[in-house]
Amino acid sequence: MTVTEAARRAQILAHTIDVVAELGYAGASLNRIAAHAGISKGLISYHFAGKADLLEALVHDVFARGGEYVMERHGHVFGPDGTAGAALRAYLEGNLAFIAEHPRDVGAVVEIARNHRGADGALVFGAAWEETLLDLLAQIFTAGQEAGEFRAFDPRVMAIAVRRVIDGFTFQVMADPDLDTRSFTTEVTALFDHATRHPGAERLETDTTTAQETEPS
Amino acid sequence: MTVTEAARRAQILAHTIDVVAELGYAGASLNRIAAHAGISKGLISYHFAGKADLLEALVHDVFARGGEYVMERHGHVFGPDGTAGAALRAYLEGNLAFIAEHPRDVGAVVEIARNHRGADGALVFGAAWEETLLDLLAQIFTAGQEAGEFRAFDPRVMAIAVRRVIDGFTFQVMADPDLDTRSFTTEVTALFDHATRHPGAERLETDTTTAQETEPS
DNA sequence: TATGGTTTTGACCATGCGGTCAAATTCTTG
DNA sequence: CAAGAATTTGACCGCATGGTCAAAACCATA
Repeated sequence: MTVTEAARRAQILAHTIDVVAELGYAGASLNRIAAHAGISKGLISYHFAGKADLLEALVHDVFARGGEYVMERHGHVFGPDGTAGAALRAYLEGNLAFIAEHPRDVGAVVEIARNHRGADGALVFGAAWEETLLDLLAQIFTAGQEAGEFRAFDPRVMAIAVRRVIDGFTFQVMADPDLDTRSFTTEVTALFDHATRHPGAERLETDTTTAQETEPS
Repeated sequence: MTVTEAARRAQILAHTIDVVAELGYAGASLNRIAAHAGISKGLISYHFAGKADLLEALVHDVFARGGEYVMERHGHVFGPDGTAGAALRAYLEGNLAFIAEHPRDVGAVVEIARNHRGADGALVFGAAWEETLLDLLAQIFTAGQEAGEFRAFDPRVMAIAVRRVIDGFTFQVMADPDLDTRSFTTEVTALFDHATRHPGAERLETDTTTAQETEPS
């Protein structure tokens, strides 16, 4: 991989992100990407094996950066020492912060993940991909329940809810760049804090709770 | 509108739902829809002004049926007499039940809403459409807060979370037709019950809306 | 059965798509 | 500078798309 090739690939990926974020998956043709980057269409084929290769490289690139971002910021909380509540909060804050900083990148990834299909017609980033994300969350929830920290609920359903709210945040911040991401993050962490903990249990920060209630089975 | 025309339009809409649900927005070409319905492509153009007209008619049709379904089942809870908690529960149960009964219809609608763009490149069912849905939920939340029934939270963020979880359920039930929809619904209503109420407040114990429901097995 | 409106077909069109490739250009290096 | 490798272009291909239209088929009714 020469330095020229690496730079060109990065440039093409960046412009692909822009075009997908602006025009959606269906609007992101090789012609439009090339025009947006100021290069010829054939050059894309020279650096990528095809459109599928380009889109999948883009998804893996952004996903790797996102995972690295979250782990660098909050990785220490995910060990066996931290509480499940702290891990959940770190997961939410890390994900939402990365989206707030790179809304177009994540927006393009979500757009591709939802639409890109292989030759067999199945979504390339489908059930298996999703399962990887859900499993990590479900582990946090299961740990929190076994530690008596969380109330009884289906970890998988809660994981789905968390993922859908995170995905939804992507479109919120893309549709309204002036969105107060800090406030949104606070609201979402509070939402899932209440949703996961025992009713009446101590809240994480500023909550003044009074009554103690026995947990309904 | 002759009886022939009405029947043909309904038939075309039904087959369009099938094709969109199976092959996604990008895979739903007029040729494929016509082949799936066993008719010629020109016939679609005879009954609909164009592809955009067809897709928008489909969205409006399913949306109307869904709204009617929810209102017939749970409309009585949305008056000024019912509690906000009951209204929220009814909203969730009604939406999830309709999706569970018509997953392909709703799946097609979500697919179209997320991808269909007008000549200007903007999503046809974009911000304004979404706002209509969010406002209804936000009203429930605001009412619940003013009545002292709900804790303090941003009604809009909570509305977004509810909508995203409902949308997510569509894909869950499409991906896995054997999904236990009743269990999923119970989990989701409990999730948002805990998320909205004051910590330590009494939970809803009995189902207020599904007493006369008949469960076919 | 003859008439006239309704419905349906299938061929056809312009357009844009992803992909290919020989030729031209630029870069590296001896 | 010269030669070969790496990079880039732009024309071209086959194909699928959404859309149009004259002709054919169908159907109700006088």
